[in-house]
Amino acid sequence: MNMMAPEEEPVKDGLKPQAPGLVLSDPSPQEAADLLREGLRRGRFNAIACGCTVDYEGRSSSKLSWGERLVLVKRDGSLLIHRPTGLEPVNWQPPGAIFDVKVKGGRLIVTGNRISPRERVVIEADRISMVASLEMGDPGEFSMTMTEEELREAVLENPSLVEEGFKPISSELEEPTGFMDVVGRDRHGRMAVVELKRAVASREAAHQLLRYVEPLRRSNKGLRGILAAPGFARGVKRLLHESGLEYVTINLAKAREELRKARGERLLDYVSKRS
Amino acid sequence: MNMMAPEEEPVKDGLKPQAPGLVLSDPSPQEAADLLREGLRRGRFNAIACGCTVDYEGRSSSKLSWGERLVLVKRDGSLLIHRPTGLEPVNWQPPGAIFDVKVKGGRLIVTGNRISPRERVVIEADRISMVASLEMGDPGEFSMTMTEEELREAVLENPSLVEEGFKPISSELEEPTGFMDVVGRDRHGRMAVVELKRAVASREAAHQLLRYVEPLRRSNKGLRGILAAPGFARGVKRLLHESGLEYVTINLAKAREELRKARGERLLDYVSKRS
DNA sequence: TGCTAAATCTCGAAC
DNA sequence: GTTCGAGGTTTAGCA
Repeated sequence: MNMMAPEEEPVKDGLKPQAPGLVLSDPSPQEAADLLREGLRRGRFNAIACGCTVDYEGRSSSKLSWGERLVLVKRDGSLLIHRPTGLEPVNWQPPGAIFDVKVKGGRLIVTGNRISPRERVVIEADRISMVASLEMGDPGEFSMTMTEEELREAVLENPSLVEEGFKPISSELEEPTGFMDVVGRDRHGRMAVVELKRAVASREAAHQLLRYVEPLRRSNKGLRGILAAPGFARGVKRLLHESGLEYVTINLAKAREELRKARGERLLDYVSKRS
Repeated sequence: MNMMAPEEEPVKDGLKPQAPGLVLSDPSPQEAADLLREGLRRGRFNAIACGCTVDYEGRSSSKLSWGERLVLVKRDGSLLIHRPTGLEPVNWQPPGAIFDVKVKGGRLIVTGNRISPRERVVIEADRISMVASLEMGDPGEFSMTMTEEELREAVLENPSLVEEGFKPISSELEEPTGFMDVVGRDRHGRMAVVELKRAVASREAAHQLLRYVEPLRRSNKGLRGILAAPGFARGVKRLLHESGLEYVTINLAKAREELRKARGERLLDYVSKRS
């Protein structure tokens, strides 16, 4: 078995303060268990490469027979088990799991327990090829653009993205049938419900709009329903037409530009007020 | 920098056949790049613990400022970037990405490119604390029980789970409005469309059922629509009633038992035929 | 805690 | 390739 500590020589005493993390290659199950336990205690990011079986019991139940995987155990109680291919973990546990680590019959056994819903993942590992227990600090900020929420903002900033003369009244309005993205009046004063999609709109999107519009039409015969998206799956335009609904093709690049412009103006406004 | 090879001594010649994988601690960006490139060439499972920034451009676009993360690069072109907490990767690339690995300005730069949709993830890493490039074989079989598909099987095996006297006619029947889980006749010969949910049924599930049933009612006035689920969100039962639909509370444990029994019988049947 | 709807959803299956 | 629906979906937001 090999043992390494980044930035310094191998540390035998796992309890030595401020150890920046450890990596063991080909550890015994006991050594792996000790390092994982210490890592959990210290709030480290732990990774175990091993041959293992995995059992899950909870919302569903699953069995995974023996194979080599990478197991990730995070300090917030997240667990991920990754096979050598595929984006998605084959088994997992969302944050909040409580872990039990033990050695039994020469195997490393890691159990992740969660309540609400009650569920459990049991990993039985032999042939552990690596255990890493790493101190990780991540102060980084994550920002994303052109979510549906930003598309909604863009429409509120420049309603002509939907239609010339469209005037939004409210957004995210709740009705018994659900939340409507944008509600407003067209240039003729007719009410319109707009459902926004940031990607190609499917049949389901059309039905989503219909379920908002239909009940409201009982009291408002002239209510328009508009599905606004950069594109439409085959048959969706026809489906909309049959339901008395409409579609608008949204120019995403233009929406992005509108949003950028509006934010720029607000920033300039803010700066001029302060200067 | 330390260097290790599980099962054998450190291998300097990265091209040596059948190297079972390598782990580097505190490598230079160049060493990390070399090992990652070799790992990709050899179809290994690669993991990099590093301080990095991440940019994404594609279906959306995102920026992640500097922090310490674990980057996973799989042989099928999957990429995952995990922060120290949270179940979901902060950035990723589904299978099929083509990777470019280089060193520039003292940094390790890993780019994952995908076509259809066109998207790109760029990782710029400094302070690399670990790179692991691991041979992994995973012949394991994964099986899961009590998916919606199995619930459907259970209902087909024992239709009384839905209603006494219910006789299924077809399942997964496609209509212009979508796929209906189960269609059959009740004890009085009335047609019924059954929508199954393996978890608490939401408003959306009720509307999903309605969109199958409503068009069919034009030609079949007496058509019943039944939402069958282990539970129902607040207001869903009322919504169903208002739409002329019905609900049935499914006993999941009983469904599981029915399925187990039916499969057992088929197995016995199979065995008796062979003996 | 329950519920709604988005997501760079992913994944598999069918057409 | 497109479309559709399930998922142990997860996650954020809100009552």
